[in-house]
Amino acid sequence: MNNISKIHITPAMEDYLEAIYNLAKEKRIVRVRDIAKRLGVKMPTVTNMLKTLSDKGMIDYEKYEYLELTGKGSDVGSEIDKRHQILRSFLSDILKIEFNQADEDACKMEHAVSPNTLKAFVDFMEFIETCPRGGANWLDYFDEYRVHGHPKDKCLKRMKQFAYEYNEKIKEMEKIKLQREK
Amino acid sequence: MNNISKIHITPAMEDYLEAIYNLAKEKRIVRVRDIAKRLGVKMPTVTNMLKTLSDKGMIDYEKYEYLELTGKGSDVGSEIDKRHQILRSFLSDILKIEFNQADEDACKMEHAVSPNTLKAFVDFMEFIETCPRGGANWLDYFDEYRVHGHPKDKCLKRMKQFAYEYNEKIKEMEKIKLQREK
DNA sequence: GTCTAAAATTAGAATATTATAACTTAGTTA
DNA sequence: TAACTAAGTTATAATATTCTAATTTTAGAC
Repeated sequence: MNNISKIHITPAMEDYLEAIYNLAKEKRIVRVRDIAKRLGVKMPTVTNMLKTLSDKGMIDYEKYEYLELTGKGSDVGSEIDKRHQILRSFLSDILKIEFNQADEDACKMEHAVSPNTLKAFVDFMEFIETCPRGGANWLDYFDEYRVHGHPKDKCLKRMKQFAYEYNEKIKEMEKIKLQREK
Repeated sequence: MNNISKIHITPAMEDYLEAIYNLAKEKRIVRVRDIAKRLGVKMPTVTNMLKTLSDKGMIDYEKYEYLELTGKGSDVGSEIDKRHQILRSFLSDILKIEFNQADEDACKMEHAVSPNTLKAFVDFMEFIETCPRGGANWLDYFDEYRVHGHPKDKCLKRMKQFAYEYNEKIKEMEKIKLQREK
């Protein structure tokens, strides 16, 4: 049980910690059976990994007894779960990938993305949502674009509609600004 | 050399095929030394993998001789390279991740993303570029957003500027439409 | 043409993840 | 409480990827 074995967490270990983290939220107790089912592996594989995770101080675990995440293990589990949710949200809400596919891809991507990049995903989603030129309605057109491109007439009609709304928004903001300045 | 060994390509194998594919474009011959250097592994590891890839019909390779990708191997190599470039472009051009970090993350993500999702990345980048409400100038503001949010005064000023340009664009499109209808 | 250094390979081993088969423990039911 | 079943574990093995050390081959220098 040297230093390296303590700190080096592989993608597989991350998957187990994420699964345990989520199962612990869902059920009173976390069972080997449930972990195996969730990750699509056999029970002995789980027992094996529990030994490894225990050695690394990620879980408290005595054989045949219930298992629990340690502080460290819980930190890793929740971090991976956070990544998973962010990436799935991006794929699902922005790229409009079907939910199950988005979930599956997010599950693999969560091990590939650096903290910096993850932050950028979050910021970008916020930016789209909050930018006056973006917004949910803008994103709706992405779906259509994938099928029809920018259909000339429809696009022009919508541009006019947006131009109107946008000008109203500007007027409102100016009014507020003037009131602030008084 | 059964059927399974022929069709099952792991992420590591994909990395080797991508590296070989790119080295073949860059140099007259592809050497074990260069593959090792590019992937950050030792030469015996490469020799090992070459054996595997040869068994799977991905490369033509006789020991101590020059190696070449087969048709199949070249297909996989170029597909992975394409994924790499698309993902790096998204991270770099859209999310504004620093190039080296973007490249590193793309290298891991390229094995995680389904063909469907990859296509959605491409479409989304096109959509942003070509949508009248999007465009390069819009994306520029993402950088600023990450530091300052939407700075009220600057944002209003830019909204006015954009509203003007947008209206001009609409006028132009209408003119073209009328001419078409004549 | 011989020699030497670089390149490549082989042999053998370590780590990580998974599986099957056989065994043990725990909990439930009759 | 005896016995059955489900859950969990151990032992053992396979696959994949990597390494170091030792050996072989190739190719260029002299």
